[in-house]
Amino acid sequence: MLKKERQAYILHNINLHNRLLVGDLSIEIKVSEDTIRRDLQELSDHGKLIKVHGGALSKSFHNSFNSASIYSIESKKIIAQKAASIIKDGMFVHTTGGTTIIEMAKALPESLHATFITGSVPAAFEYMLHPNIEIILIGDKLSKTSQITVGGSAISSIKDIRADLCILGINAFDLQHGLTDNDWDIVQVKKAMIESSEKLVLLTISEKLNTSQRIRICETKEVDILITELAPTSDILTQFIKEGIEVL
Amino acid sequence: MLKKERQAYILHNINLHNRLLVGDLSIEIKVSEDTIRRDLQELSDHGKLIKVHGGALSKSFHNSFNSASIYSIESKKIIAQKAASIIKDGMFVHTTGGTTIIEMAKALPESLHATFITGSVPAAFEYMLHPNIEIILIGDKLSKTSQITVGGSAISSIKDIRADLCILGINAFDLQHGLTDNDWDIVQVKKAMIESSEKLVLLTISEKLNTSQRIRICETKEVDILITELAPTSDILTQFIKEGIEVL
DNA sequence: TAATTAATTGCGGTTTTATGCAATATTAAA
DNA sequence: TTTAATATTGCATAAAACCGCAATTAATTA
Repeated sequence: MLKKERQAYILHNINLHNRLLVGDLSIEIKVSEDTIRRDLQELSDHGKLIKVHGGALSKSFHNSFNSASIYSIESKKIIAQKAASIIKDGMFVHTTGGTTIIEMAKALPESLHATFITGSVPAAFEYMLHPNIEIILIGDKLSKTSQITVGGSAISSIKDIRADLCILGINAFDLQHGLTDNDWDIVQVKKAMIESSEKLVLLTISEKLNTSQRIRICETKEVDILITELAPTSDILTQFIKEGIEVL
Repeated sequence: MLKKERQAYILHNINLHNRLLVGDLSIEIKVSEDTIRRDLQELSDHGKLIKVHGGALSKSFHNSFNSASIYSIESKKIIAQKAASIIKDGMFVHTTGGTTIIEMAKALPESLHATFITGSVPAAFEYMLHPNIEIILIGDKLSKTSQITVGGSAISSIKDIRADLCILGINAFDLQHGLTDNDWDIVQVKKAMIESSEKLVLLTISEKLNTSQRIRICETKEVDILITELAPTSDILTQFIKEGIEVL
């Protein structure tokens, strides 16, 4: 049994029974207790479970100290944290499915009661792990490159749902060209999402700012909030603030 | 064996068994372990699999331990193989998203060109890993317990698509009560899938045969093909053959 | 086609990782 | 407090991964 498999088995087990004993597990999968302990240590370091004397406990029991924010050095995690903070109970939120959005989904607090609308399979997967989030899946033909549904049916479904926020992980944004992308189908979907939402929120790492691509999604003035890994006081961001965009 | 062939072989293998060991594979296809490692590195770089110490794991690995207990997983793989064999190029196939279906998705040959229609997030995930499969995702409210979309909109979308096969992973089936289940929403979805397909195929481990639950999905005579882990000559299956069901 | 270039592969030596064992320290329960 | 169970630590060993190199093979170009 490979180490990763063993750890997956441990996680599965602990999510099922909420607790486990080192001794039991050692016999069950025929490795020394030391190895189990080391696995538990590692999983605990990654915040997947709580290690205690004699075994481990599921995180869902003791989730008071959610380690998510402690370790978030990485840009996307910073963005995710900021984005998660603007979503309030009861909101309806349109989202796409880029890596930044996935990070955001992971960063959502367990207490949040909200409804997410998405055509992205990996995003739906993340949302499903949260206890209090309702998910509306947008159906249509699934684009394999982007792992999101695209097409007329998807667009009309999106337009049926009036949301509070539209949170987009983006590819390119500058003042002159506005929000742009390079995939026609995705652009159509994003346009529909923007249309049927009150506020438009962009998530992006700063290096995508001041770049542009071929197809326009919307103009600069339609953007309400811009979230990057940088502090709002950062030089690159002042131009956007001048245009009336709220920068977090 | 050429590099491309070898890598294709590796991918096929890993999608089938979820895991592989460098040593095993080295012996199996008679190249050095270094070569295997380099292949795995490359495939890992392209996101086709997850490389770990000692071997590699399938990308869909995190689902593999989730609900299937180890003992029935072998049965499900046998079922998956048989099911995969009845799907031909060009077919449209309605599927649900149980563990058996997931196994089937993993067992589909890379060469298969077909279109799968599903409201299941994990199933969609699996289908996405295959190069030649088109996916139509059924949208609606996502049920967290079953990880599948349910509701009126899902049902009407399903009815819009006339398929060749409807492949259901099932909960209970006996001659007297027919096909039954215990979740109202899921039953409605399955009914719609059956209605809009030419043939109805059931996948199940044999222990679910001759059991029944509260809500009827369809009658015995509507079932075309039954697939279990047992040989078609097995005693338990003769009763179904007598009813005119094709048993694989 | 021949010659050159690039890619692929296997091998030896080195480094890293995984794991078990034993000695010691810590914890928790009687 | 005493005692039995559990953790920690350092160490040994085997397996696996990595690195550079040379031999081979495939692809490109003259």
